[in-house]
Amino acid sequence: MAKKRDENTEKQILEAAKTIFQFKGMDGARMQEIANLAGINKAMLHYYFRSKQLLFEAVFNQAFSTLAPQLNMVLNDESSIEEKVKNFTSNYISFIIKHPYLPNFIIQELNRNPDFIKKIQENSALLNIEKFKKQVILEIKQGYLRPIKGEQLFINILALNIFPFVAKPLIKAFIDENDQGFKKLMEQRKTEVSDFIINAIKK
Amino acid sequence: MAKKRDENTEKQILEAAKTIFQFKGMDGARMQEIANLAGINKAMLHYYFRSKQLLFEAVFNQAFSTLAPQLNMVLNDESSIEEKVKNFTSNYISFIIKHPYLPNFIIQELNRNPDFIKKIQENSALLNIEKFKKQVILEIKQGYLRPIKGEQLFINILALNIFPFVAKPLIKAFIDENDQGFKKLMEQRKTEVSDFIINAIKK
DNA sequence: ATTTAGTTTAACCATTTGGTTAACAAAAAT
DNA sequence: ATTTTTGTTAACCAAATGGTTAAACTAAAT
Repeated sequence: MAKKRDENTEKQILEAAKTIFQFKGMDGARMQEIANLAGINKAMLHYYFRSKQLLFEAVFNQAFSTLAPQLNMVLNDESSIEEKVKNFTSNYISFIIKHPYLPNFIIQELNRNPDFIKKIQENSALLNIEKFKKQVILEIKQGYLRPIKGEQLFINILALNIFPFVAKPLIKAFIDENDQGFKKLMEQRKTEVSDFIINAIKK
Repeated sequence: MAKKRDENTEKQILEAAKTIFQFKGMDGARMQEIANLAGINKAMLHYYFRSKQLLFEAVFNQAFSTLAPQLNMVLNDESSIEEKVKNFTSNYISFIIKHPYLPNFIIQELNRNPDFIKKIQENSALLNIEKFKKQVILEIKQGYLRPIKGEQLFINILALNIFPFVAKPLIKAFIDENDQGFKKLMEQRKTEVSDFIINAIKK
């Protein structure tokens, strides 16, 4: 054999590709730029990942499998709706502050190529809100919650948590804050958002 | 003079460019594709708009000036917060159903190039929420509303209204609806979202 | 020591892409 | 009628880009 297949190189490529793809998207990213950032020859990218498309998919799948479990937390968990809202909001915002690029990248690329979602749904059989919907119906019947459709509540939870990070430049323009001010606002949202949701739905 | 500067051609170019840019973004769009869709020669694009960048900016500015007044409605209007929420939600969702591409396009391109916002802020001096913030403070003092920061309320209103359209493919994957089902959900949100917000903030 | 097989690089290639040019067509000004 | 200006096109161009190739390199197996 030869120089044991250097896993380090592959990781460096993935890391560089992640950075470039997340900032520039599939169309805006350049293979040369990724190679430069990884500190290697451009041919290596093809040696390890065959094509730009395959390299991109590797990055995208990795990004999605980082995000998906966060979202599924709300759906398949035994706690009450109120607890779910509180935990999810706090956890998710902390998570995004660590990975501020993620939601935007995923949403952007899903819009560019909606077929991606099919491949994903085949791999991970877990994007399903049936359980959550049943739980909402039950808690309404029990008199804990105001009437609301599970889908709508789920959309609202995602919206309130994810949107500010996706629309960051737009919001910064309105709010007229620098990065520090924006970050503070987001920190505040860890409790702010869950209170908002609880007030909206609790009887 | 010559064949009267055919305003029709310019409009056809802008129309085609709008379509292509909105679906593929600045990086994914091809001048040839725009020319084909407009039914003209590629050189014409440069004759009318000089460069891809300038053509893109024309499209982007037009898109932004379509969206901005919708957003400013919440900020500079004499009605109460509750009325604003109701009007804005209903109007805005109707608006987006007519222009489903808009918010995503704008958010995507603002993320790609945050400097755009500067040019915009110079042109239209209206992205300012000071008035809205004061109104929120007043209505809280008057006992109409639960305590909440104006910025956070504004973000929440935007999030609940805009996010579903931006994250459409993601949401469709979770909700497991076809386009019809998605549209129905959005129609429902015209009243659903404002009730949700009112419940959350009203004392 | 030599073979073997995976790793890495520089140079190269075909295609795509934004943009230009020069010639032509048509309408307005003279 | 003819000149002039504007609109339009086909052909062209240089640069960028994703991808390939063939040779060099490295380390383990023989």
